[in-house]
This record gives sequence, C-alpha cells and structure tokens, in this order.
Amino acid sequence: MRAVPDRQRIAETFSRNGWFARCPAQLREALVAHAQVTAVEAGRWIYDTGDAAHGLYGVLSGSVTTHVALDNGESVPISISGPGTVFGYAAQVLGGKRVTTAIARERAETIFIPQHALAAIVRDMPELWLHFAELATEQLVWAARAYAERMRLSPEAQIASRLYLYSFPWGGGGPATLPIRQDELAELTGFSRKTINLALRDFAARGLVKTGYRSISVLDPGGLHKVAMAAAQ
Amino acid sequence: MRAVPDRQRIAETFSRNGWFARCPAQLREALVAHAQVTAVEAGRWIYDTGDAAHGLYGVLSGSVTTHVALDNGESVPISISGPGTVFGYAAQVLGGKRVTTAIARERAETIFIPQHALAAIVRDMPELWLHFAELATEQLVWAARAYAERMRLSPEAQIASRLYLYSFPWGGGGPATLPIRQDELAELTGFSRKTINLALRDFAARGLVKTGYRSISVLDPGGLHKVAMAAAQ
DNA sequence: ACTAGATTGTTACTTTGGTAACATTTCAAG
DNA sequence: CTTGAAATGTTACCAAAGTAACAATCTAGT
Repeated sequence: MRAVPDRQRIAETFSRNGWFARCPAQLREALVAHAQVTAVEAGRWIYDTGDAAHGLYGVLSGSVTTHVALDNGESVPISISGPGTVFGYAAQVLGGKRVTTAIARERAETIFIPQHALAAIVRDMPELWLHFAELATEQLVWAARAYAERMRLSPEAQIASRLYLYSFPWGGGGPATLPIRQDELAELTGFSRKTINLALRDFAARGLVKTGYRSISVLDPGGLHKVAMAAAQ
Repeated sequence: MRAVPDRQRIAETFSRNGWFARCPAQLREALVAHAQVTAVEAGRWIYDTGDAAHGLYGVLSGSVTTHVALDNGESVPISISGPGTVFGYAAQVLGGKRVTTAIARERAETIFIPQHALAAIVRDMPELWLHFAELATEQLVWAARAYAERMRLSPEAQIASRLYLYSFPWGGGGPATLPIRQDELAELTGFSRKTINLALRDFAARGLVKTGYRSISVLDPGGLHKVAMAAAQ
C-alpha cells in the first residue's frame, strides 16, 4: 500500500490489455484508485480454496498460478497469469469462499481491491457487473475449448496449443521465451515429462521452438498453432 | 409464441431450480413475460457457432446438447441441458456471435427471450448483469473442475463422476434412470465405447448402476461419487 | 574453476486404452 | 410372431503414453 509512483505503474500495466483495458475509463480509474500493492515471495500462497474472499486481485509483476482442488485432495494447476491479469473474481462474484488456490510462481507483486471498495464502485457504476459477466464468460468459453481439446487432440497437438497460448502473455503472440521448465509444463498440461520432452524435440527439429535450461523459446507461434489444428482425424 | 397456459408452465419449470430460480422474483417475472416457446425436432440445430446472437434460450422440455468447434473443424459435445436450464447467454453477454452450437438431443421445447426484451429489462434492472456474471462464473468453476478431472482422474473415475453429475438433472441427486446410450456417453466423455462398457459392467457388479437398452440407471449416486474421489494416487 | 543439485535427454519396459472386429440382445414395425 | 436395425457385450490385437531408471548437461554458489 504505497503512494504515487505505484498508481502510475498500476494504471500502465492494467491499461495495456486484458480486462481492465476494456473497462470504461471512469470505472478503470475508480478500480486503480483503490488498488493496494503487495509483494509476494516465490511459492507463497495468495489465497487457498475455502478461504473467505475479501476482494479482487491482479498481477502487477511476476506470475501467479491458479489451482483447482479435486475431491480426492489433489491440487491441479489450471492457469498461469502474467502482468495485467485479473484473478480471484469468481469468489467475489459468487460472494463467498475462494474456489481456487492462487500461488506466486516467482517473486511477484499483486494488486488487491478490497470488497468494500468494489461495493462502493458498484453503487455508482452497476455496469461493473456487466464487465465481470464478460470476464467470466470469456474465460468460460476458453475453458470449454480447453476441455474439448483435452478430449480430442493428441498430446503433441495439445502441447503445441499450450505453447501457442503462452506466447501471448510473454510475447504478444510473436516469438517469445517462456520461463517454464519442462517438468512444470508437464504438470500444467497433465502429460509426463518424457512426452513433453519428446514433443519439444520434435518441434525443435521443425524449427518451431528452441529448448533451453529452464526455458522454452517459441520461435514460430503460427507454426505451433498449425500443428494444433492439424490434428484432424 | 402461444398464450396463457404456456406462461404457467414456463414459470413453473424455471422456478424449480437453476439460474432463474435464484433471480429475484421481479426479474424472473419480467423474463418469463417475454419468453417465446418453440418446439424443436430431435437432431435439429437451435443455433450454430458463428451465427449472430439475437437472444437467450432456455430448455422447457426435452434436452439440448452444446458443442464446441475446434480449430481443426471437429465439433465436441460439452454438455447436456435439461428442463429449467438457461443456455446461449455467452454470445448475449459478449454481444456478438454464438460461440457454441446447440442441438436438440430429442424432441424439445425451448423458450427464447429476444435481445430487445433483455435490453428493456436491463434498463430497469441492471442487476440482470450480476446474475449473468454469477451464471457464467458458476459454469466457469464447473468447467475448471471438469478440466482438472480430465487431466488427473482415471477413465473409470471420470465416468463415475459424469454419471454422478447426470444424476442431478434426472434424479435430483438421488437414484435416476438416464436416457443415454453407451455410445453417446462415450462421445460425451471422450472415451471409447468399449471403455464405457467396461466401466459400466464394473459399476454394475458393485451395485452402483444397472445398464439397460438405451438407458443407464444410477442406483447409488453417492457410491459413484466415492469411486470418482477414490482415484487418489 | 569446481562441485553439487537441478534440469534435460534417453532408454527399456509395462500398462492402458483404442481399433476393429464379431456375437448377442433388445425393441419396434410389419 | 417375425425380422431387421440398433444397441450392448466381448475379444484379439496394437499403438501410445506412463514409469522408472540412468546419463548428460547446465548453473549457482563456493
């Protein structure tokens, strides 16, 4: 919870793209005005499934993973969020407990907009709910697609699709170097590390990616997208 | 678009449970007042991905499947909706084209609330957006769970989980006879018919289900849920 | 520069689930 | 009561992905 220079950074980071950017200026400013900045160490919980929700989060720097808890107790990572991304709104909309667990993947700064600020904003600007509806719906469509891909595409196609997806937060859809380990990508996609490694070698041979130590460079996002699409029967 | 007796049925069907039921009475009544009833033959498209969206749908009788189109052209079924369920709101919220394809699984009646009616309602009751946000968020949480299960659970556990899920629309969470063929369940879950059959035989041997011709009777939903949970490593 | 721990690359083996049959059962129309 | 199409039950075989190693490589910290 610091002063002026942070405000500026927040406004810049969250105006570039994503949900904040699509909100009307007045609403965006009201949200930014109430944002509190917090630094989080790598590996730290930001919130856990079942916690009471007291507000909305966003990623200012670094990255955050979101996990879903299965009935059998397993915790499954379902997304990585980079700077400019809003998270933790589900419990806010549903008005109750956190339905996912958020963990800092690396040292990160988050913004937090407390519930009472949201309540005050929504009194003047009820269209905030419209924007939450848009956000949730967009992610729902994305999740439905991800689920459908999981049912039908080959592992190779799914891995290509995922790398293509990650090329956006880290490279705007162009070439990008992803700071992701292969075992982490395995966790994230649900395949074995061996299968990941095999696919990456294959992509590398085709000039689509270049593997490094603790990193995967996407050289040709469009080519990866084609691989994902080519999986037709 | 018929007269009084339909209004009554609509109000009853959509007040029992689901999204409509949770809307405030005034909002629910406004929605019901503008609903138009249409009969659809089995197998008929209600809308297709890419169509312009002109309103919101609900299932009055029968059932409707929703499909997502993959980039490779495949169409993947992602849900079955029974009476009282709202569908087709995603394109409405996003204000554009249909993002899924809806098809009548069997002879069905749908209600349709045209866009202009929604626009009129939201002028007086902007909280309609809040309820859309809740609907989308709820389904998002469900989709995230489904995705996580798909990544981690054994086919058997996933099939058990799905049957447990379907016991709600058809039996309120208690014993229920699902009018679903085994090859249809295979499509829906993304496994082969053989795997479905094997799992069902196994469940039948344990007294959890009873298979029939064109039907699967869930005898012990709780037991199926336990099977889904027991898949811990 | 060295070293230990972390990460990636690779192999042999096993398990799982899909494919493609075919046999059996069910049901509805004639 | 037939009969045939649709649906379920079952089998043999095969390909794909997981497991569990181990080897090679990289990097941070001394």
